[in-house]
Amino acid sequence: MSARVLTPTSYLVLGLVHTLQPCTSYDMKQLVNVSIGMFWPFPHSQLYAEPVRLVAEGHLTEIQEEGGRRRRLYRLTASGEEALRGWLHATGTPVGEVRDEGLLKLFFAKSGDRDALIALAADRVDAHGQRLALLSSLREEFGALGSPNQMATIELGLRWETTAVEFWSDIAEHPPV
Amino acid sequence: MSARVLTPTSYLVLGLVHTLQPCTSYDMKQLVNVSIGMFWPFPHSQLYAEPVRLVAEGHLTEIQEEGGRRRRLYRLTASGEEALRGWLHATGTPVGEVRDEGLLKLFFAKSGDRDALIALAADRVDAHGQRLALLSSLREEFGALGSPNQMATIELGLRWETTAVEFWSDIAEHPPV
DNA sequence: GAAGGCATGTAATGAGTTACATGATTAT
DNA sequence: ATAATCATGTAACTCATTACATGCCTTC
Repeated sequence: MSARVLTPTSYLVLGLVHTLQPCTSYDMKQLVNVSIGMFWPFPHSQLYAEPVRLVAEGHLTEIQEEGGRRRRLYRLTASGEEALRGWLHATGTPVGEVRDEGLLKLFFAKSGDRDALIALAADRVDAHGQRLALLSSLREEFGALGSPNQMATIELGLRWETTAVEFWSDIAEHPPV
Repeated sequence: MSARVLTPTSYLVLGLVHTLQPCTSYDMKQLVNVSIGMFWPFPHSQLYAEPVRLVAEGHLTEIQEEGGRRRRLYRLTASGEEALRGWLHATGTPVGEVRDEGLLKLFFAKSGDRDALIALAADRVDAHGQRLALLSSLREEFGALGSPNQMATIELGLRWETTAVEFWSDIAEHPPV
């Protein structure tokens, strides 16, 4: 038997289907791209591959349209709902990972190369500033739609980007070394 | 020919070897675990696998000890130094990814289930609070060692965790919905 | 009815993850 | 000397990533 351990991608898909059902992989992609995918990118190929596994495991049902694009419409099964609910209620969720190349570069920035460090900081302020603007406009544009919790997700992103901009500005102004 | 595109893991190893050389994979692991690995975990198996590739590509040299543990000692080649330098100076570094299951859970928290949301927020405050404490003690313990830039890395982590604690505390106190 | 982009997928590859395994050192 | 833990790796497997491919649908 040896059931697979569900991955974050699994729960993403379960949650998306719960929200959107009945829905296609493309529907999921649309929602992801303007929300959680801003912070945690899930390539669309995963949103096609993962449901196949979840159907095999009995967490989703799939109905393929007869004509036209023959799209696959997914729905949650009772088992899928239970898996989602169990995950949502579980405590002890690990702290998230921050995979930031800028952080890596900072870590290895040569001590003493002040100019390189300042250039790096300027680059980061720029990048995080752009992201901040993007999130703000997202909030304006979709503020009405989207559940309060989904908006809260964007809010955390805004705070994170704000923190990053402040941090890198500090570095630019008072470079260590 | 078709040279592989170096990954973040590649640059991590190049940077670590630059800092520590001559060094073993275990040396790299030690440093990673108390620094960058706090935010961006790199399993030790990668720190053994990646240098093998980098040696094959001419970015590192490997010398294996004769006796004892027959450890492999790595050093940067000129090519490796250049790759590292090029990466450090490149602009347009993408914004980092935040892979946070707590964020996913928030996104899918059922609208209306106030209790579940509060429980989630409490769990997150706890987890991020612990991480915050860990980073603080790290700063105390290794504050003297470590380059200023490496300490700055920890500093960004502290700010990020502080932001997270504030955010989730707000959620707990004023849950949306 | 032609063009372009939207929508829906598949394939190949390499990397990441987890688990396992074992030899060397250190402590008692 | 023995146990315990540190140190060093390997193996199997899955997943993520990138690129490609193509059909549908709209619009003009």
